Amino acid sequence: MRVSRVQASENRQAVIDVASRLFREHGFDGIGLKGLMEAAGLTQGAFYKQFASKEDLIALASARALESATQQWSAAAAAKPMDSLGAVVAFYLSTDHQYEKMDGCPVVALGADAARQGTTVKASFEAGIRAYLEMLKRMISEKGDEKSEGKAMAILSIMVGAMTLARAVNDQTLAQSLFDSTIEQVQKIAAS
Amino acid sequence: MRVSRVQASENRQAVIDVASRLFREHGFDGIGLKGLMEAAGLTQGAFYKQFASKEDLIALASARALESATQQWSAAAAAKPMDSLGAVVAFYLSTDHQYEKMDGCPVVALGADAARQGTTVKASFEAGIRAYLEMLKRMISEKGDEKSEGKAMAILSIMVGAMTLARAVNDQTLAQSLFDSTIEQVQKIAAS
DNA sequence: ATTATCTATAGATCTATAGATAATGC
DNA sequence: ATTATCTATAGATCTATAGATAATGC
Repeated sequence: MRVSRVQASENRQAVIDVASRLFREHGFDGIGLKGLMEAAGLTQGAFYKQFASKEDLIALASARALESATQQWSAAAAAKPMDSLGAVVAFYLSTDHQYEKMDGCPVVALGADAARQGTTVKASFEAGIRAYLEMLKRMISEKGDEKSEGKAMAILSIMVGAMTLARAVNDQTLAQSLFDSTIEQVQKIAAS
Repeated sequence: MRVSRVQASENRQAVIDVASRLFREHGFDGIGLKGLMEAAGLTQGAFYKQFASKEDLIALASARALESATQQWSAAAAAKPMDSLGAVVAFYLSTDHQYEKMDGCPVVALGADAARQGTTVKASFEAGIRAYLEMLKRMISEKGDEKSEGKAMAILSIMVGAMTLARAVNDQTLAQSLFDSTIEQVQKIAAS
C-alpha cells in the first residue's frame, strides 16, 4: 500500500491539480474530500497524510489555479505578439471560456468564494490578480502610455465582470452582446 | 402550533428574505436549511410546508435579492437626479459595499453560484441584470447618446468585476485603487 | 523501522420525511 | 376538519481520525 516518496509527491500534486479544477467547477463547498481524492485516483483516507485540512487544500488549489490561468494568458499573448492585448481579450471574452467550467479564470469561478475565505486564500488571489494587472499594464505600455496601471485595473474589471454576467444568464445572445460590447470598450480604454 | 394564513404567509416571506441575505453571505452551499429557518425564527421541520426544496428557495431568494438590489440603485439614483449615474457608481464602488456581506449586489456575491444552477435561477439573475442595464442605459441617455446599450453593458461589467476583485484581495489600498480607476473609466465611457 | 495508502468509523451536518400537536377556519 | 409548525428521525454526506496493511528506505 505504501508508495515511494516520488510517487507520494506526484499524488499530492495530482490532488492539488484536481482540486484546482473541481473547486472551479463546483465551488469550495460544492465538492467534498471524497470526491476530490477519488478524482485523483486515491481514497479519502489518504488525504490527511498529505494535507492539514480542507482549508489547506483550498489555499494550495487556489494558488495553483491562478498560476495556471496567468500561464494561459502568457501563452495567448505570446501566440500573437503584435496584438497581445487583443489576443488575451479575445481568448478571455469567448464562448469557449464561458462554457469552460474547470479550466477557466479562477477569479470568476471562485472570487466570491475567496472573499469568504481567510487571508491565505486571498493572498493567492491577490498574487494572481497582480500578475494579471502586470501583464495588462505591459501590453498597454507597448502602445506607449502613462496611467497604464489604472487602465489595466479597469480592463481586468471589465473582463471579470463580463464573464460573470455572461455565465449568470440564460440568453446566449445577451452573453455575446456582453462580450462584443466589452471588447470594444477595452480597446477604447487601451487606445485612449 | 398552527398559525393563521396571514402569519404563515409572513413566515414564508421572512424565510425568503433571510435566505436572500444569508445566501449572499455564505453562498448557496454555505448554509443549510436549519440555519436559514432558525434565522427566520422557525424550525427546520416547517420548511417543506412552505417550499418544495432547497432549490426552490434558492430560486425565490435569488429573485428577491435582485429585486432588492435594483431598488437600492433606484433609491441612490433618485437621491441625486442631476448625476444619477455618478450616484449609483459611487454607491456601488464603495468600501461600504465591499464589506457588505448580506445586502450587497447578488451578482457579485452569487453570480458564480448562479452559473452552476439551473434555468430558473439564471432567469432571476437575467431579469435583474436586464433591469440594471436598463437603468444604466437611461442614465447615460440623459446625457444624449446612441449606442448606450453597449456602454451600459461595459459599465455594469466594470462595476461587477471591480467589486469581485476588491473583495478577493487582502490589500485595501489595491481595492481602493480598483474603485478609483474604474470610477474614472466609467465616467469616460458614459461621456464618450 | 518508517510511512503512504487503505478500510473503517466517529461525530456532525445535510436534505427530506413522518407523525404529533394545537390553533385556525369552516 | 384542516393545516402550520413542532419534534424526531431516516439516510446520505461531510470533515477528520484510528488502526491495519504492505511497500519503501535505511
